[in-house]
Amino acid sequence: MDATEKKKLKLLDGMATHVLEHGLSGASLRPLAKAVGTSDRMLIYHFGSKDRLIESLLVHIAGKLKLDLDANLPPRRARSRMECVAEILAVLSRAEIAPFARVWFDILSAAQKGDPVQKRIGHEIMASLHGWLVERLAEDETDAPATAMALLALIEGLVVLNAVGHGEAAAASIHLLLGPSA
Amino acid sequence: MDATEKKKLKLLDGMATHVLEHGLSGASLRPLAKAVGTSDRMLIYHFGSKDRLIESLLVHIAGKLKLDLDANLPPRRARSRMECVAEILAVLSRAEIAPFARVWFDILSAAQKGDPVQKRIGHEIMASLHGWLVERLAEDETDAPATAMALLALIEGLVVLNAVGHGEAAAASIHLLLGPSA
DNA sequence: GCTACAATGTAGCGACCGCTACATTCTTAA
DNA sequence: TTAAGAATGTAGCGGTCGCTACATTGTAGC
Repeated sequence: MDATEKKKLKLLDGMATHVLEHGLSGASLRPLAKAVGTSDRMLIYHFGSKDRLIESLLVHIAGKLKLDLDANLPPRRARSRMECVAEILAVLSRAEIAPFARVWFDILSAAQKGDPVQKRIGHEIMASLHGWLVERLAEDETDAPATAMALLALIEGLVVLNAVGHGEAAAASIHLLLGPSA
Repeated sequence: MDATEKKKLKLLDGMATHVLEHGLSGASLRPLAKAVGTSDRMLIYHFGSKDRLIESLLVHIAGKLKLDLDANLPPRRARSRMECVAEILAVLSRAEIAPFARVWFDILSAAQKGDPVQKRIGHEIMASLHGWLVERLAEDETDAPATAMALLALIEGLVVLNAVGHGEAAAASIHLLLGPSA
């Protein structure tokens, strides 16, 4: 990796921190630049345009999320669906994840609006989560990929409901779909 | 309802159409005003500020969604969880609903960012959907409210996954959590 | 008809937006 | 040492933003 790439990575790290704190929508070049000690002029110089900067930034943030989850999710197989979901939920419920959720909804909004770049990034984030679920499901699941996809839907729904204040009630009810936790 | 309220309702109807077409984030006064044949000046005059206008608009849009769902969801009880979810999904999958999904993610983004107004509106929309589910679940459900909440999470997760291109795979897998459709 | 007030048009303020032209400084290879 | 190109600062363009001051028109009660 040459110096240019290293510099870009450093900028992306700083901007990611800023976006995770202040949200993606409404993030404009001048505050972003100030957060990393440079100017809007230089951000355009390095990334070409704001659109390309945002794309790089989202990929970078998705990578950070993946690293975080990898570091905090035990790689062992669960004994049950409920246990599997509970472990993922425990990781996703930490305070450090909330800023990611904020950005996640921005990605979903753009994707639903038709933005192909953000839809692709969102697709990959979900594919990544799906992969984790597949690897952590109990071995006696007959159709692990499909089961993981269904559990993923449940988890994403919990994230949504949590955003509007139904999180606790929803989390307390999922055992009705998943059976006992043991 | 006096003439003032009627005029406001007409404005809200027109603006709702515009927002459902073009999205909530980025909706600014001048295009909004143009869409209903008036001026930004008059929108501020009628609603006081943009924030209050958006609040009225979201409540109005939520009401329209509720009307649409009420009109299209049969009020009979389902024979199974799968059938219940399938019926709701059929309604939510219609093309007319896609614009609402766009606005829905904008609401979630604002709610996650801490906006109390949009969080409240989102909470109420989900509470409304939850109520429908409770009334449509089979009578032999032992804990209908909790079951409905879990199903609601599943449905919202499907909406999310659909936005990023995993919709079909997810919809095809939920029978693994819900059992057969009969 | 007059008056009071609601409704609306016109114009613009100050701030911010993404982006660029131009000049300058810094670095590096010949 | 010098020439070339990369990196950066300064200033500003044309546009949009929410909002407001001010003047004008419409309207309804006395």
